[in-house]
Amino acid sequence: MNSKIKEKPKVELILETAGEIFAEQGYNKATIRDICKRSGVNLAAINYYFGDKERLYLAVLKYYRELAIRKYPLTFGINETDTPEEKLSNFIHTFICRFLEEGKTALFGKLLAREFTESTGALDVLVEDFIRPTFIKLSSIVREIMGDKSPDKKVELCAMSIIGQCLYFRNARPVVFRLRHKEGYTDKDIKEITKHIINFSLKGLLNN
Amino acid sequence: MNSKIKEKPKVELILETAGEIFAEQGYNKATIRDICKRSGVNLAAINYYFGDKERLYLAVLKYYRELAIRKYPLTFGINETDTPEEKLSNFIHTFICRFLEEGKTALFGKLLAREFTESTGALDVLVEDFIRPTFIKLSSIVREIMGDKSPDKKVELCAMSIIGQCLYFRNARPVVFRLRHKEGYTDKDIKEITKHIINFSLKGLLNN
DNA sequence: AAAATATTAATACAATTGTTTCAATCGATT
DNA sequence: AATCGATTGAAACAATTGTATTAATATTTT
Repeated sequence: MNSKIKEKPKVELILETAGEIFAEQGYNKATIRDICKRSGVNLAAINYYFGDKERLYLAVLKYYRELAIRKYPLTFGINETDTPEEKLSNFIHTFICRFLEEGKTALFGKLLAREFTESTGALDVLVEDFIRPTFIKLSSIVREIMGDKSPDKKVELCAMSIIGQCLYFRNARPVVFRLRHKEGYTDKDIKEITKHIINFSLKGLLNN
Repeated sequence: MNSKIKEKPKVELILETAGEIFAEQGYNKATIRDICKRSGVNLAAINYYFGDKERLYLAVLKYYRELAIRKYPLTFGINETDTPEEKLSNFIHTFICRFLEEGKTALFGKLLAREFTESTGALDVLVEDFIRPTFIKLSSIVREIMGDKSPDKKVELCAMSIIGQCLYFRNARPVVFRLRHKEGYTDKDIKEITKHIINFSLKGLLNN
């Protein structure tokens, strides 16, 4: 009761728990009562610290976005000296880790993935702050590989093909797991998926 | 008031409207009151005809599944005399139409797509009745293209790459529209997307 | 036409949930 | 230690929503 060990600040505790629950359940299904119960705080704490559910949610996005960027910077582990193909590999690898891995760092990926299908009011900001920069980054890599003469539209479609593959394994998890009769992704699964998408996409980008 | 014209049976009316609303809002957000209001029936009609919300939802899935299959049979417009590449083209084309088009026939695609991310109890049946057969069909085409010696796992991953691309354009609509600064898909968009995915995937399937 | 059945309408009920209130308690400052 | 602001706790409120009830009305059958 008097230990000098600094406990985790309550705000942070709430943010972490709320993130888990929002990621599991989605914004609508997640209830404030659940969040409070799991973090062991009183119902009024939400109002006190965040005002309302929506602002809590926005704070959660901000919090986990910070975490995610810290672990996987927006550079996507890419060096300008890499070949275009290496850049694409690194991009895909980082993207998949960010979205598919279990654990706290992928939580932002989960939240983001939810916004893809059940968008809240937060989507506009997320697109401009996070998704568009990522997409532009990928597009520039794709353009390097395809050559300067490729029309913008083609580059855009190819970038979406790549993103689409990556997101499938996250968004369609319940289906994938049933199709495979196997719950969850192991590290080996993730490695295989990554390698496959890199391969498939590099071939897909070939000009003919 | 006494015309001999047979009005649309109330059950069907409810099913259609409910389908629209479930597709727009998802199972949880859709309210029985909304469905009743839009179809102009009394609140009690749901209980009377379907029992409860869940059974209404199941009936909706069944109803639109029937419609979808009638328009796009599970053969995916594929003739056994087609070349493997033609088969894949037809598959992708049909798949995209089924999921991306606007209008009543694509509504089952919308409902299905929702199950991918916010699964209800209906997913198990949907996977076995609809998704797995589709997936097996696609896998067999992929195998034809890749050759008999390709390991199952590789075929599976390639099939998922193809599905992933197609579903991206449906599931990530809110994001795609923002990235493009353009709401909705025109017929031309859909044609371009289809052509692109076919192209990209055929190259992706090449052995090297 | 009368009786039986099916359908509709209005309302009520109970559970859930976001939000608010206000007194009690804690912690720092004086 | 007293004071004052920050925080917490318990309860209440209001809105929403799925469901059930029951009487009124329409439809079919006899």
